Amino acid sequence: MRVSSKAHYGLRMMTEFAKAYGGGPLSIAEVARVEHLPLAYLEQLASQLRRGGLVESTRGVHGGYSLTRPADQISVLDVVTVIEGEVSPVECVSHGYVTGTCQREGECASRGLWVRLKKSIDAVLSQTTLAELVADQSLIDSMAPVSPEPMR
Amino acid sequence: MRVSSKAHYGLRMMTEFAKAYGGGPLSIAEVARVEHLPLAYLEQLASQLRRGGLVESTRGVHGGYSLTRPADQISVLDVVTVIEGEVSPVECVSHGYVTGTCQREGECASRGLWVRLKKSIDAVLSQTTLAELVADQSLIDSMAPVSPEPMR
DNA sequence: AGAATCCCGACTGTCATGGTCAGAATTATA
DNA sequence: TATAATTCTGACCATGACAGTCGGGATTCT
Repeated sequence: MRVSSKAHYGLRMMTEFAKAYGGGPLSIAEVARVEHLPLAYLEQLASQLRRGGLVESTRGVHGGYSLTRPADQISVLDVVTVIEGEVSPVECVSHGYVTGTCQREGECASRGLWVRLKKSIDAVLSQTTLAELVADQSLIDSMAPVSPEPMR
Repeated sequence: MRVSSKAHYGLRMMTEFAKAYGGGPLSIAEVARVEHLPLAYLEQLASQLRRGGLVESTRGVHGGYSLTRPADQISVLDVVTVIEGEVSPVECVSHGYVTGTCQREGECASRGLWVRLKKSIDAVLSQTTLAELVADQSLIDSMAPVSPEPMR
């Protein structure tokens, strides 16, 4: 029961895009710099996010990525779903599940549990938007003006 | 965000032990038979469950496993935790997390989200006990008397 | 003694994760 | 127009988890 660090990276990248929203596109080189994430890997993730319709790209010199809609209209669930696929604790409660695939379908008592679990996860992840994450972060920043860290 | 089929198997096995609770121990051979799961694999899982303190074993001819406490005192979370380890969406919200491991700790705005997610998952999984799963199942069974299936 | 059972460690194949790399295509700007 | 900055793509790779199998040992009932 864990979210991949892939999705985690994707989310961090998305919050950077969210911060830059309104201005020009933000390059992944910049994201890699401020988030200390491997650039080549971010490239892959950014492509996925674009194909998932969450960001759009601009190529060339002052290119980069920008959100396709305001940060308060993109939930964490959107991001996680694009990167990890549908969040679903077991196959039989996912959207594309074909009835009858599981032979125990009729006699299975735990399916109700998994449905509840999925709903619960979906609820938490869809309630939080990128805008809120960014707001929280600027709150943190303003409260704790830190001295420049040596970092590593 | 998915629960391994390992944990799923473990849960199925535990519901069988729950059904047999009060009588003698139940062998994994029997579990394998009624749940159609690979015996050799169940052996491993059963060992884990025993080491996790959820079941105790009896060796020899009429041996097997039985729950160490009544089924209404064992939650699904107990089972999943023993088999998969602590359920935690990201490392930084797990119990054994050492403060400072993550360099972004101070500036991280999403940690609150992960904490909420973990709590939410824990809540769902700890609210359901083996006793309830068994009750649901017998409900299903009584409602839908099925003809013996050829199965496979 | 023999059968049923748990116990344990070693082994294996497949797949997702978490990357790296090389190079092609596109675009701004000096 | 050349060049630098960027995205785009596909191939590659190492590691570890997952899902199992196997062989044999230890224990206990009958």
